Amino acid sequence: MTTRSKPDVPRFYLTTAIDYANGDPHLGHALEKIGADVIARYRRQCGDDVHLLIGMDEHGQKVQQTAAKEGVAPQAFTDNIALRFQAMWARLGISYDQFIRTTEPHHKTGVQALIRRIAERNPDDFYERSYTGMYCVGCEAFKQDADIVDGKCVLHTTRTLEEVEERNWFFRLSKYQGFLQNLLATNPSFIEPESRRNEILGLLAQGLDDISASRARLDWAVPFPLVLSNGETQGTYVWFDALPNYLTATGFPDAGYEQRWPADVHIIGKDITRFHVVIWPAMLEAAGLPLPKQVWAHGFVQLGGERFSKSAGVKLDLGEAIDRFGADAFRYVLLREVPFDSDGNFSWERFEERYTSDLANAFGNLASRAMAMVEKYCEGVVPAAPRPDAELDDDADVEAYHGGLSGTRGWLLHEGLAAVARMTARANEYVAATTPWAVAKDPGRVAELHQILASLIRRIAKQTVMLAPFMPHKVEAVWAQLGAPATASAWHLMELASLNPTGWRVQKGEGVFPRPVAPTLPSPTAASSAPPTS
RNA sequence: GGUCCGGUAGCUUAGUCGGUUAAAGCGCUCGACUCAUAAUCGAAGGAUCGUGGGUUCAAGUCCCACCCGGACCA
Repeated sequence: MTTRSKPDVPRFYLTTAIDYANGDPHLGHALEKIGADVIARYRRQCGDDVHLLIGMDEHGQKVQQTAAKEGVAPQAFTDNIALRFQAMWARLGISYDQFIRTTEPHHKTGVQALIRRIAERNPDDFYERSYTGMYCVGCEAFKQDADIVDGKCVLHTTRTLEEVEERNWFFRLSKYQGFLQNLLATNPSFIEPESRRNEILGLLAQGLDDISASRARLDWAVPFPLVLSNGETQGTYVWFDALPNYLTATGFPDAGYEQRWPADVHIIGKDITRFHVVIWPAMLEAAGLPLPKQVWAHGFVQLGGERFSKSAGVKLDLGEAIDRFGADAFRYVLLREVPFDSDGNFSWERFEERYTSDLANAFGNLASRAMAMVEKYCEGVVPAAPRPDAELDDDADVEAYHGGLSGTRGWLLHEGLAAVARMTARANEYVAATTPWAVAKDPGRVAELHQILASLIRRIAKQTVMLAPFMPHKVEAVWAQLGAPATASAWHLMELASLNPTGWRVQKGEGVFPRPVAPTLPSPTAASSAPPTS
């Protein structure tokens, strides 16, 4: 629909996992979306034509059952969930370009087109097979004996297992084992980080089983386009419905989808690596379609050291987290604390510590003190002055920043933030080393003073631009106070070296990152620090 | 049950092909400074590197077993 043609601009199509429409967005969802958004904003700020896809997985028995329990039609149910997710992404400042829902008519026809295309090109790839087993509705899967205790699935002890015999369409996944092994051998960066690749290599070495592609009794689903020999039409099984969203979002099978497909990177959680690195490439190969260039599996967030789970256990209210210091600060702390290539931890205590030390004390205060001195000693106008050699020390960190965000060595967003933090610390050290307030007392050292202050403002401006993908709103407040032209996010990230603050009229206003006020933690810290009673 | 990943100072982590006193940030303690958001700068303290064996002149770094956490598969 919006097939913008910018032939000379690199396109960058990144996707996130579609979220299952069975509950509200939580911390785990947020980490992935925020990370993907940072990458998208970074690429835009590097001049790319970015397309960020986010969406919902809305089919399946669980959705149908939950909707029934609440007495609403499944579509109405998922409509509501989708709105709640979209509202949350808006609050978090997720700059998605497209929001796909698997219940959209175009997605459904796209899935069917893909399946037909596979069947046409490789008639042997879909075949009928009957199967008998214990079916767990919670898992939406047949369970083996080892997972059954007292006749119930160990993961869903409140649900009753159903003995089911059914005839399904199967996909000949086993046929693609060699293809996939070759893919990972010749293109190791197809799945990163490396630990996840090793996992898949081990899995491939064990051999692949064919997988079910359709299911009986699956009413809330895309109708599987092939009819069984007994005349039955079944519902498309979850992964054959969900995975193609990345493709149908580009318009497939309609003309023009090739302008966006293949995706540059699928951002997913480590739990669904297998589906994206085994099943999805096999499906695409079977259909004779190009594969995505990369799959990136991020880790999980633990909450206060405990496992975070949507279905059982620990929860953190996203709205509360956002309200604490604002969406931007939450984005910053989350990505600074949680390595984007492995698991990380999050707690209210760390949140506050990180916010205070990095944003309020280091960066916020740096901006504050620098602007105060420009106002005090230079009537608020940044003086012209040559760049001191000391600033060259930042170059290595700028490089490290790009290394973390460009994807060339993986998507190490936390390393990008660490690099900026080092630059901030270096600027504060520079202030201490040059003591501009002392220099200002000596009329003979005006040139020196000007150089120090201009250098400080330039460093802050540089850091502000670099932080723009992470904190898109806060950063503009700083930018405005600096008196810099246009917006921070408009500044090309490859042209940081050309930042020249000469003549900017700074206006130190309210601190953009105020220190937290006294009784801070929403969790009962007071209670836990009190002496134990009884 | 199987495969894989992780277990390093109070907290979060870095430690390349095994090799001099195991590194950093935060927190804590002390000192300095006053431009600044009771911020900043400097210094000090703090780790028998999950446990137990083994290989080696030498192991956080390799091998085996076990314990704990996690993901996936059965």
